Amino acid sequence: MNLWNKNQEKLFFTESLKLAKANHLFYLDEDGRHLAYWPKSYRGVKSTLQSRNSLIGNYTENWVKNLLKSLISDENLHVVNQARIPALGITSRSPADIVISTVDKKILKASEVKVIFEVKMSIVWNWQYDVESNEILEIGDYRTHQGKPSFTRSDSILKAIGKCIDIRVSNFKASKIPIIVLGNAPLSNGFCKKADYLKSAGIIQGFWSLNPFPLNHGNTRKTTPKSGFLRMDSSMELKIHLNRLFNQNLNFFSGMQDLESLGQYIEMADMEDNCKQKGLKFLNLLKRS
DNA sequence: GGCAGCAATAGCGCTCACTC
DNA sequence: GAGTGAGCGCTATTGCTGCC
Repeated sequence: MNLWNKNQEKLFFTESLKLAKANHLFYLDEDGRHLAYWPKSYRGVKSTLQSRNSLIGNYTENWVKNLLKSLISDENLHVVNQARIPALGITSRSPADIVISTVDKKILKASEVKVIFEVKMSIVWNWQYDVESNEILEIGDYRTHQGKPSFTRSDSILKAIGKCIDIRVSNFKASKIPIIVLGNAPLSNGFCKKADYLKSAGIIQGFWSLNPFPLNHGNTRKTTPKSGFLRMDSSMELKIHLNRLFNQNLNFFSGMQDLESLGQYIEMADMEDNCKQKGLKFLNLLKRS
C-alpha cells in the first residue's frame, strides 16, 4: 500500500462527495470556483469551513488503520481505531486514534497495547472541484494556499503533545507503551528541536510524516538530528521503524531528584546481578520516590 | 426513547510579533 | 514589505448526562 499522496486526497473528495454536499467540502470563491483552501493570492470575502473536519479526521484515521494492517504480518497483532484504555485514562471522551494491540477489542488493558498512534493529518494540496464535469483538480501544494497542514501548525502539535503527556502521566502502566504522532507534512522548524527533545526525554517516540512528497517542487526535511521527526519515504521504511519499535523493550522514566538521591539509587541498583535487573531496580526505586 | 444542554474535540482562519 | 511562527477563537460534530 502506498503512503500518503495526491491520489489519497482526490479519493477523499470523491468519496466524501457521496456523503456531503460540495459546499460542505469546498469553499466557494467570488469567481464561483469550489476550492479546498483559499489561495494565498485570494483577496475576496472568505468563510471558515467546519463541516469537512470530521470527514477528513475519519478518512485519515481509516487510511492509517488500513496502511498499518497491510504492514503487520504478525497474526497476534491487531490494529484498532478509536481504542479505549481506561487504565491510562483513555476513555470514549478522548479515545486513542489508532493502537496496535495483542487483542482485537475496542476496550483494552494497558498490557495489551503495543503502540499508540495519534493521527494529525489533513488535506495538504489545494483542490478545485468542477461541478459540471464532476472533476477534482489539484491546483497547488500547501505553499500556495492559506491553510496549513496540521504538522505545520503549532497549536495542532501542542494539542498532540498535550494528549501524549496526558497518557504518559496517567499511570505507570503507560511507561512501556511507545507513542507516535502521525502526520502528512513536514514539522515546522520551531518544533524540530522539541520533537528531538520529546524523543530523548521518552515522552513521544516520534513525529512521523507519512507523505514522501508533500511539495510539487523542491525537497522537504527528511529527519531531525535525533530522529524526533522522520519523513517516511516508503511503506517498507515505515515497516522497518515499526518493527524497531516492537523489538525494543522501552521503559519511560522521569523525575526531579537531587544528585545524592540519584547516586544512592544507582548504588542500590548496582547490587543486582545483571544489567537488566539493575535497570529494573533503578526504575522501581524511581517509581517509589 | 426522545430531547436539550453541555463539554470536548477537531481543523483552520485570523491577528500579532518577530525576523530577514 | 514579505515570510513565518505562535496562539486565539470560531464552529461543526460528537458523545455524555439528565430530564421528561
